[in-house]
Amino acid sequence: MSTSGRGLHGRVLDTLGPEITAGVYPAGSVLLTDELAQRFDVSRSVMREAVRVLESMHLVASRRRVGVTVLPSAEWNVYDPQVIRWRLAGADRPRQLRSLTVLRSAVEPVAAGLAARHATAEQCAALTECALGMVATSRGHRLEEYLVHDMAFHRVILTASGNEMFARLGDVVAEVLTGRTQHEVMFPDPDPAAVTLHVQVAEAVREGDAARAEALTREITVGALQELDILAP
Amino acid sequence: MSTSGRGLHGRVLDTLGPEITAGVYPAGSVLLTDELAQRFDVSRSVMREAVRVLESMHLVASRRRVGVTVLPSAEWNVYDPQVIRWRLAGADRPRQLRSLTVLRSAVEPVAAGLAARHATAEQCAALTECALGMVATSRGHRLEEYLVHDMAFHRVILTASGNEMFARLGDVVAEVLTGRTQHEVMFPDPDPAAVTLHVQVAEAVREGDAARAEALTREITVGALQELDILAP
DNA sequence: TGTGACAAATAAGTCTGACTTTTTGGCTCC
DNA sequence: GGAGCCAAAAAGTCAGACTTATTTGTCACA
Repeated sequence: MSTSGRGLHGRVLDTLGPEITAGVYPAGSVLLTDELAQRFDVSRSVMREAVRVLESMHLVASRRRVGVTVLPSAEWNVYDPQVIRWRLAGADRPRQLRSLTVLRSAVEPVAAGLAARHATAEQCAALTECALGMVATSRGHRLEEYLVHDMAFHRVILTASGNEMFARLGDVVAEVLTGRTQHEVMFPDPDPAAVTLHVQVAEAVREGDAARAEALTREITVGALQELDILAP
Repeated sequence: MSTSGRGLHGRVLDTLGPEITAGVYPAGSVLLTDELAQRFDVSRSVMREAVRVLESMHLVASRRRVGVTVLPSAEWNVYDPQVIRWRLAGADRPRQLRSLTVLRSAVEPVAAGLAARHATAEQCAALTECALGMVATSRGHRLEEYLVHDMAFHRVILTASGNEMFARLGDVVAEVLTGRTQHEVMFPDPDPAAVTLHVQVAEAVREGDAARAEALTREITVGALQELDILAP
């Protein structure tokens, strides 16, 4: 489950990536390839490969005669799963979770509406199964098992939408849900109303009722926003 | 405006990236670093750097004794601006524009609602300016100028939302709008109703009316979906 | 004094060749 | 026919020399 353990350059990224995203080197800081290679005790070839990856994430820019410059966070590829993981592991994890939850609240209802139109029979079955699993594990301090079904549910919705951009957010949603269960303060048992909503969404998708699926999912995400105290006055 | 002209490895990516995203090498195809280096007439070091970048985009996976394997498109980092550009330049540009337009339709209304709450005075002014610019260029076959204001408008909305994930979609939306003006069939003048909606969104944001800003923006994105014949029966 | 061109320093970029490591596929041997 | 061993293959790593572009500083000239 680690990030990119393969290869020496991966090891370098495992520590340099989190450092940069955590703001250890403020925007504009200049790093030197040779110094970094010394610090991590790797050859320049390996160090250069690592820098190339950071560059493709727009975390740094490499310029001749200057060095490797750290870019302002506004330039970062914040949709890169690796960057997301690095940031979630860092200090501004709460802030990151909020951003991602807002994104969820925008995307998931629309995805559910599309899923109601495009979902295959297998996907409908999987959805119902997930919902039932959530019901079954919603009582008795079985949060870990509940989480598995919850993540699977949302992943199926995003996949069944038929939109590849939505589908790729499955990992992000899973990360958010995991973060909520682990880190955030949560009741020993999930909110019964939320469980019911999931069952109803599965119903609506099965019946092809796009408007209802969208509205119900919007209720779910509103709940998620409220948990993080993100709501309109 | 090119992609990554800097460096030899960038040149390699400029042709290898589009080839992979265009499906020239089907998922599972195996490429050999040495052969690629020969083909592009670069050293192995440079070729390795290029492969590392492709790897970080999850376009390929490099394994010892096997080679560089092309991954199925479901694994690609489709939110990477570079990947988006490559795919938009390729054969399935229409499909890509549809995916992105659907994403827009999900994100922009929510972003507009947030902008109504968080927009600064400067951002409100910029928004009004953009809207006025759109009105001024909405007649007389001035699509190029209109497009500039249109792109700026949506970028301000996304930025003013205060959510970094939304803000980073500014480039994507700009790409979609450009694509619509250039490639797709469009009337010589933009739809007057759409122009009015933009002005009203600017108003709503200025007045802090989140619900109205969201609803109006939803109308705009519904229009965008209809242009591409994406609509519910 | 300011401005231009030129020269030197610097750090990334590139190439080459040798070596290491891991994985796989086949082969032998039981 | 299966377990284990061996060799080939390809990526991975390293070290060193060289190239190129960019910046900075200096010096001469207006």
